[in-house]
Amino acid sequence: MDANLPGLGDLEREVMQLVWANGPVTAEAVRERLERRLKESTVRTVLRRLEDKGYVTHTVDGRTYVYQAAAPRGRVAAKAVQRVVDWFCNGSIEEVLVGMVDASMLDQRQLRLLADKIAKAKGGKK
Amino acid sequence: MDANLPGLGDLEREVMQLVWANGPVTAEAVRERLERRLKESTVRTVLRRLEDKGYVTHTVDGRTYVYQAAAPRGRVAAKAVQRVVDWFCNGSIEEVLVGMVDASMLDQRQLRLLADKIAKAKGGKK
DNA sequence: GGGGTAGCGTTACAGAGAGTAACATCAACT
DNA sequence: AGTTGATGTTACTCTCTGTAACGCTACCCC
Repeated sequence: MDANLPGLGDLEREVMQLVWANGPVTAEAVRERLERRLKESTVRTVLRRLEDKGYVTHTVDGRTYVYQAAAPRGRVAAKAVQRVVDWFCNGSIEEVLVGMVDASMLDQRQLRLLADKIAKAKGGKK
Repeated sequence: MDANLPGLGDLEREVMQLVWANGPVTAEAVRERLERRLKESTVRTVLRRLEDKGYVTHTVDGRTYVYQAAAPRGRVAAKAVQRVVDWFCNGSIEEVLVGMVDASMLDQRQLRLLADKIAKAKGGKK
């Protein structure tokens, strides 16, 4: 677990990054952008597994599968964080946030700015 | 300073919860508190593996091992979050926090309160 | 002081998940 | 019809995790 989130391995994560970074992609496109040189079937297997896990969806273009993320990156990350929170702190997000501040991962200025930004976005949108 | 801690399995997490919840504990104590009835050797194996992973440390009392958490829960959770952030968002904590707000995991009121609390704690302390 | 007892160390084994890929297929273009 | 590009199927290997049996040793009790 921790290592890994909702069950994503290293390669799977790398692929997800590519999918998020480069809109809809084909297996071949992903393969080309990966540092490690893998066989195409390998990449396809990974994409299929990612689809099974609900991280991506595919549409068919001609006879080519085009994959795209099922959810935006931030959302997935948030979900992963939720998992962490549940695992470790019985759902107390505050405890985690405090831990983050404690570990200098973020400071109160950042929090406040964020709160403002969010408040503004919400107000402006609705 | 604990670096990158490996992930934890379900049982391992349960055990960690017990360690965090009940100060220093022996394998036997952990065993008793676990819902699933396990053999003592099983519990000891898990504790040993947790120690290998850096989550707990042990001291010897007579010939009994007494385990205790190597780091507080919030800290470990924060670290796990850091991992998530690195994995998914190239270290952009804000993106994750936005995702959390987006997913209704927390709202701007909570953030603001937290920021205040932290500011206060810091101001009062130093 | 010999045997039960409580702890620990060692070793094992099965099942799941993840990385990696070959091989079989099938539709289409030339 | 053959070649080509894509997909589906199947598989093998490693590592991690849950779960535990054994075996060894220090002690306490009779």
